[in-house]
Amino acid sequence: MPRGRSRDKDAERRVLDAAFELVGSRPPGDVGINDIAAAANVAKQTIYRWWPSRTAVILDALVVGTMKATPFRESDDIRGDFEAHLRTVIRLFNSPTGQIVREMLAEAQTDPTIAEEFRQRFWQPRRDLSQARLQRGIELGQIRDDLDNEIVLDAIYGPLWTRLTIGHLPLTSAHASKITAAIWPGIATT
Amino acid sequence: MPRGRSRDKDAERRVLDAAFELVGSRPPGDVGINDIAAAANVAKQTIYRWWPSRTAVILDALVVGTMKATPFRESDDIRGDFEAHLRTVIRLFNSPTGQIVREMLAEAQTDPTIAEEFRQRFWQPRRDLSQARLQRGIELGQIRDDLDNEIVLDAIYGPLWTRLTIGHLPLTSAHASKITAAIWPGIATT
DNA sequence: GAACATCGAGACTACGAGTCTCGCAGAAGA
DNA sequence: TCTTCTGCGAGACTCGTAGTCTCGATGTTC
Repeated sequence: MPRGRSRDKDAERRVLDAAFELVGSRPPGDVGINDIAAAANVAKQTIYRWWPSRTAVILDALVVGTMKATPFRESDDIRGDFEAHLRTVIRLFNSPTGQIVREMLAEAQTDPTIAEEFRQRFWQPRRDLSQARLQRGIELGQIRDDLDNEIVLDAIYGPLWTRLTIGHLPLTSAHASKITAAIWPGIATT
Repeated sequence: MPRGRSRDKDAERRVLDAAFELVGSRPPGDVGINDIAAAANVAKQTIYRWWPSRTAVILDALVVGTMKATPFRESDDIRGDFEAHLRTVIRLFNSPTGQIVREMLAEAQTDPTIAEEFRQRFWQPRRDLSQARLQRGIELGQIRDDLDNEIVLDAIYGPLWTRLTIGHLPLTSAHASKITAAIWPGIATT
């Protein structure tokens, strides 16, 4: 048993909730650590006792807040599974969460540590799911086995990430089927 | 004719050169406006007389410094043209310029004004070239005309932008052919 | 040569991330 | 119960950087 007063788990939750809610709803780059502390009814020092930086708090809020947000349907129709998954990702990107992802991505460009943590905790788990589904498609004989899987995944999800970060064109749920329509003939077995 | 002393064009050039060189070579997010001013032998005020913000300077340096960096080959082999273009973009992303693009992208996530200017001055001109080449491919009967062109371009270049911003995997010139190999069967006429 | 805009130099302001200090609140051990 | 230890809220504080202001000097037009 540790000695003194124990960590206030409720305060931790309030911090993550506040971070998620504020960053997701306010204009980009407009949420300071003071805002989070105030909204969570917590002292700034309490935040810095448990998180190394402002960015770490937001990343934590992102990961915890979207744990089960993009589940993968698992049927024998791999193309349908991917199309459904694309739709959930598109919904995620258009929700407040998309705003938080953008903010994290911005930080990641100038902070290698955050970049690595973002990849490990947010990107990779989802990537692994997609990878597994793709592999299943190969086993089922629905997808070519002579392609670079990583490139295939980049091609499928790249349009989503690009539109999120560049913002050159809107991202609607109609894109899910458009993307598979453009990609699938190239990666499906003939 | 304007009245007083005229603008020092050489100082302007020195500022853009210094910005390009510093941001491209130093660790991300490590270049302040003071560094640029010092390296260019220019007073800070001189910079702010002509540019509205630090970010605007860097964007200017990026646009001016890469004006002709990604030319498009124009042959009757559209797939070959795209593959060649992908290689030039990959080389650009792996050069110091890639570092500058990342820095601008980071700023764009939290500053809509910069985002818009980045799109208009850096993204769109290149996009237009790609779009035109794609259109030419359709006219030549080499590319399907029933797809959403914007999605096709996102699928082709998305992998590059995604690897640049996420950094989950390295980006080598070998990817150019891998990408076209994965995409082309889906978008080429049969 | 008068009027005017730019220049370099450097002091100054504004603001936000992260630190430090303090007095109080709970939890464990004697 | 009393001591000790650690977490807590509150708020002052440091520090770095973007952007502003001032000034004396320089070059350009009328």
